[in-house]
Amino acid sequence: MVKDYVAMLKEAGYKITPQRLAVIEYLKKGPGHFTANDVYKEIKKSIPTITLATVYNILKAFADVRCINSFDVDGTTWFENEVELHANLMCKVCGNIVDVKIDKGKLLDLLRENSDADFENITLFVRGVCPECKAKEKQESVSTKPIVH
Amino acid sequence: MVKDYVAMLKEAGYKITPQRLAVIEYLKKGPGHFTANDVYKEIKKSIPTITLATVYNILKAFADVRCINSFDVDGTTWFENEVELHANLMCKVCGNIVDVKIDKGKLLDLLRENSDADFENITLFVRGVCPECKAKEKQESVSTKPIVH
DNA sequence: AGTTTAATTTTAATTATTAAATAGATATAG
DNA sequence: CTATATCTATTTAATAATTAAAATTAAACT
Repeated sequence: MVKDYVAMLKEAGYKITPQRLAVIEYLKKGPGHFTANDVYKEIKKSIPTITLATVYNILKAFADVRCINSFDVDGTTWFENEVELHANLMCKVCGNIVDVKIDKGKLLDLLRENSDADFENITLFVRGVCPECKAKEKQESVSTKPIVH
Repeated sequence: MVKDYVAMLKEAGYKITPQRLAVIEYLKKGPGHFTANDVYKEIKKSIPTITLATVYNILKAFADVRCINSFDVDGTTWFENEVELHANLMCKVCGNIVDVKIDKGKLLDLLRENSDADFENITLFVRGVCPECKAKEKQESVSTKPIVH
């Protein structure tokens, strides 16, 4: 499933400007999670006159169209290509954010067990240790500890 | 279960200052969800010399001790008395944040279905319509619509 | 009690973000 | 076609949230 950013934006009445195209190119590279500043630093290479505020505006527009998703951690807004419900795990070892799939229906059932509110947009954020770092830690403890027979 | 804020802070080596006591008094009133600024505005009444930065410091200390919990929405940090896992629902009608209980074990199971990461701290944030506003909306539509026999 | 040390609070600065102003593009009337 | 008006996008400039450094206060030891 390849997203057609241009079509989605046009559909919603947004114009395709060089700045927006540059952001689209950035998105097409498939970065998992990124901040406005990440995008800004990269795009400045091709459009040196662009400002951070423009990047914010563009990312907000993209999020409104649901091309991308956003969530807040420790005072900064993160954006992501994945717009379907999932958990974002921030690894306290490597600092990266990785996606964790979750069954949307089952999660909604869990919420509905205790409340009859309308649940429209769910953000699930987790701090912990990603599978890669967990594996490495295990590896370390094995090679460091003396083997007792 | 009444939390003993003083004991928890002392336990962790924090001193009980007038400023911290004032925050504890604020917490004891049982506000569900609040920002640093909410606390600041209230505490200034009893301690006019206090600054917002002090409130931030104190709330951070409290969160470290797990007296309170914090989460970020739209660029501002929210704090809450409830530290056990639950969902926070921000109602798009009334703007309030309400707690929604959720089964921790089942939620962890859902996550573990798809990843063997370590899940240490889960933040579940939902946008939608709270039960109260949902009920009112229903009421409105009933009284507005002409009744057809 | 005086001095050192540590912790807390506040002043001042930084970072992230948004509002207002400017520039640009597109549509409409002459 | 050209000029004007309108609407959108971008940038400049300001604001809000937060944190780092400095100053103050309190505690511990001699």
